[in-house]
Amino acid sequence: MFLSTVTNSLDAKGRVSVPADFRNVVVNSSFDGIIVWPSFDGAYLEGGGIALLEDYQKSLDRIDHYDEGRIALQRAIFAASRPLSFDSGGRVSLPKDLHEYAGLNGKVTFVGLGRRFEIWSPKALEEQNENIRKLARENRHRLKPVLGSEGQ
Amino acid sequence: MFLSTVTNSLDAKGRVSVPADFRNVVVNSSFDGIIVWPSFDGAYLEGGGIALLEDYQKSLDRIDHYDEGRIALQRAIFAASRPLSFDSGGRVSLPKDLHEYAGLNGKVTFVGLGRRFEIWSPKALEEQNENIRKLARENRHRLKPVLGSEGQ
DNA sequence: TTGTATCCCATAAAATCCCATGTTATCCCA
DNA sequence: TGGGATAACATGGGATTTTATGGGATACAA
Repeated sequence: MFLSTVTNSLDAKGRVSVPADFRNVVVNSSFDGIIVWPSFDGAYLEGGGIALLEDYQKSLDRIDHYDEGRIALQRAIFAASRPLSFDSGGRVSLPKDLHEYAGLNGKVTFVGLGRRFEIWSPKALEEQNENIRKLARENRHRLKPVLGSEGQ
Repeated sequence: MFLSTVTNSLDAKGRVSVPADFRNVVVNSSFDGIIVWPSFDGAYLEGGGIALLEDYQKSLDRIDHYDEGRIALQRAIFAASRPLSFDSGGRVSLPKDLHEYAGLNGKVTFVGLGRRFEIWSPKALEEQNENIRKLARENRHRLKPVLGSEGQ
């Protein structure tokens, strides 16, 4: 399971150490590395082990072969994803277009989300987190009925 | 698994380098090359390793021998497909009629889609992709069973 | 022959390997 | 529990290999 949030540095060659805990999640799988693709939800990357993509494959196999939506998903996920293998020190090289997509620059934050993870520019993540807290604050009244029924 | 999207050039002799990652997918199979056929869905080519065609064969074996659909599929895929073997540098020569079918011209884009891949003229692909992200977003709920099991 | 396909070698750029090093985390024993 | 020993980790940089690609030479067929 991918857990915790870690920031590592991106060197001049475009290499970044994948957090050791993350590497241990994908160890023993058929591919010694991670798969990364641009999120279709914002300026950050998503990633996981090869097993995650195989799950997606299985899920897509249930949809009709020439279904328009299936094709779009295949293109958006498989075509956009890059297999990045570890070097002997546990680093991967992030292709330049992915840097740019996520606005990475010197530092890279890995965010563990269980079965997959995200890769953010630390700055962008901070802004994102501010919004999440704000949204959570604005919406906290919606928890009231439940909190109330608990008594105390 | 065929992943990512790569553009290589098509030289005067009609040769194009198959991306190294794609070559690694089909390595160790009985045929040292790829199989390519014109898509019956548009002006692009489809391809895969010999294993893919064997899978199709198995799938067709489940349909009645003289079923009209079976015969059509056999004709469209098996009869139209070309085995293209790698040269010592990992290139294949694309037959001229396939160039023409896909409108290829100087540059060739390989699109990994998991079990198989597609070959596009970069220009045509770009036009195609304009809608893809939007469609993918609209259809992503169809991956939900898998996405859901990932935990957020 | 003439055009076509295949094989072979050359090369520049890019990706990868490998070793070194400082730092941090973990272990272990008093 | 403290603190030194040991191992794991992140990171830098040079050396080496892989890739993509061009072009000549050779084999083959029409």
